Amino acid sequence: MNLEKSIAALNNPVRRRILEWLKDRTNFPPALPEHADLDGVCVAYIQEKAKLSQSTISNYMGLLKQAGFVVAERHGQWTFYRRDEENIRAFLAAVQNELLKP
Amino acid sequence: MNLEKSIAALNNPVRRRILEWLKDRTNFPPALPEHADLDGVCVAYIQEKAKLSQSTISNYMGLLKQAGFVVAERHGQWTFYRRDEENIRAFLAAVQNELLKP
DNA sequence: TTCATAAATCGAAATATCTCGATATTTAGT
DNA sequence: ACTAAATATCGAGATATTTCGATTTATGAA
Repeated sequence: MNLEKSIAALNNPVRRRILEWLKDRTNFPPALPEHADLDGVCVAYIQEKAKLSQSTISNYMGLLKQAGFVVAERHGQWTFYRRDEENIRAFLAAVQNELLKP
Repeated sequence: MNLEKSIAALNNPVRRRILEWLKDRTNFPPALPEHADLDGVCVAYIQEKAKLSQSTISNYMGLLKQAGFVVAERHGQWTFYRRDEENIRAFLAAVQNELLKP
């Protein structure tokens, strides 16, 4: 957990929105049958919803991953991203700890 | 409470450190006798501790104020800044609400 | 092995942030 | 009114972020 990187990753409205979208898989088109068991979302679906270029979204997902907000799982040619709930909670605890008086 | 501005204000290590310093008045030199009743800290004291220029710190305190993390109180030629604990808690609640799953 | 598709990386232009010194503003004291 | 001190604002150069299209890499299928 790196506060610096995490706050920087959150300092962008589209990245924050992606994190919200990822709370619920039904925010995206249904997965292909062969991916039915995964609960992540591929880059193309996120790109479509965010209406930004493929390279931008790939970059964004990399930042969110480095910040610990999402984990990536490769399956064939697809990379599936999903939230890392535990790390998200750890981040919130860290910000609280930094901001709140003892 | 403006999440956008608040996160942007936090996205800087010096500004975060200032917020931490302000948790405890004794992190700064003692106040002048005529300011003994105020629990804020003047810009010059913060500048001295942060080792950045006066204009930079004035700017930073403006950002922290706009973000709602501190309040400013003018007394004569001095501006005293202190944390706005209630707003800080409101910010933390808002980030939690945005980040945490329903 | 060749082709097509998904994603990652690269290079660059536009914009934003950081930080400074210089200047302006506000207020207190003479 | 004049001066001095504290803070705020301005203008600018350096650096970082945003976002793109083009290219590269990885994988699966013909």
